[in-house]
Amino acid sequence: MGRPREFDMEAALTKAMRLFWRKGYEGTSLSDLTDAMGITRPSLYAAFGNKEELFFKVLDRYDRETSAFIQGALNAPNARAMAEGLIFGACAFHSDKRNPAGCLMVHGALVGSDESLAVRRETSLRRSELKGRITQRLKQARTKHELPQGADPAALAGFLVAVLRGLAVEAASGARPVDLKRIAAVAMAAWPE
Amino acid sequence: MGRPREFDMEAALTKAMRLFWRKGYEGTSLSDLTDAMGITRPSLYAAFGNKEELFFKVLDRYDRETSAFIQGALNAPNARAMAEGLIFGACAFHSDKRNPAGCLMVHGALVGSDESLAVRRETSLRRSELKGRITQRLKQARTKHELPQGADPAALAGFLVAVLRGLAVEAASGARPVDLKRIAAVAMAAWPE
DNA sequence: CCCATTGTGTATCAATCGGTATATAAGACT
DNA sequence: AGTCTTATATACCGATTGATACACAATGGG
Repeated sequence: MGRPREFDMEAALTKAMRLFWRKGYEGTSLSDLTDAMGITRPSLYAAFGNKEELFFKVLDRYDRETSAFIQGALNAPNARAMAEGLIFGACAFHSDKRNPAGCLMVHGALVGSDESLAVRRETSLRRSELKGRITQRLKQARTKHELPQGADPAALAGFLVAVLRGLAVEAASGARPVDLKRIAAVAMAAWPE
Repeated sequence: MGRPREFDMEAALTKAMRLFWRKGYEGTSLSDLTDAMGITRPSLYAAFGNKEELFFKVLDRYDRETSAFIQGALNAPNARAMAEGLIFGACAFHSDKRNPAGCLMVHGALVGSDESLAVRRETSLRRSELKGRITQRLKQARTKHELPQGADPAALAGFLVAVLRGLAVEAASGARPVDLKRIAAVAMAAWPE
């Protein structure tokens, strides 16, 4: 019951995501958001809570956006294929011209004023969760002898995410697809065996 | 002539640098700055121009801060020593508890509102300048046969700065010194020869 | 039809943003 | 001393920040 919502929440969320992705959490104002989403301020607050809650919903939306290539990489048949899937998948992701430059999870809220602490902690948490999932995958890879006995899953996972962050920063700085692929190719030379 | 300045410009600039370093350009307000620098708003504007000019002067100050280990690395006797100097130098830099977390040149102004475009372009420019210097160093390294003939100086330089950016993001996320060093060690495994 | 419920639009809130006008204070120079 | 120049301090500017009060519109249930 009640008056039906006149806008598409998912479409509005996508608009918000692209804006946060481009300008970051604090660089995006409510006026920016309502303009892009095509709704009024009260509608935004009624539908999404407030700016912070909207950003959290956007993070979920972003996770759905990126889960395809990340989940695909984690399901790769062996450790090297997983590493390649992650790194070259990130290259393709950052080379897709339909996407804003860089990675929302990296520069969406990396630093900022004290008011945005909760937002920074959330993105930081999600970044470390990705590292954790990669670490777990590499641990089981070692038991399956997909990795040399001396290889350190945590160290390799740390390196992988560091390269992903580096690719994201370079992409946000306007790196071309070929630049990203070159970085990826050199990085893969570090992979054991 | 005229009334003498009552504060130490260099000390005030250092305070400003540490604040921008921690909160980023747009995350740092003028009130934050004047509070930390211990001066009033008109004094700040008389001495440094405006927020944007102050940030540019802070970037110069930051370059002086980081030039030690970077210049040292670029002057290393061979290409591998340069790479190690850069990567492990960055680890040490980010592990120094006297420094704010992360890298001002990376997260000081990576994204933001349209008003800060000039600031983002400047940090982006300085980042690419570093890559250029590394590339030049690697080109002369190849002529001196410090690198295999097949090695690509531009690709290696791109990889190096990507790892530096990755280390910066991880450091900004609270990575411990040992985490950074592990990333560095794996990265160096990608180095040719 | 009438009412309860919920979304929308206007107009506005206090707080903060970067930036200054104005007056005064403190030194150097003649 | 008197004057010129520059720094400091107070108080303020218009604009924008995130967030709402209020009135009204649109639906479903009785």
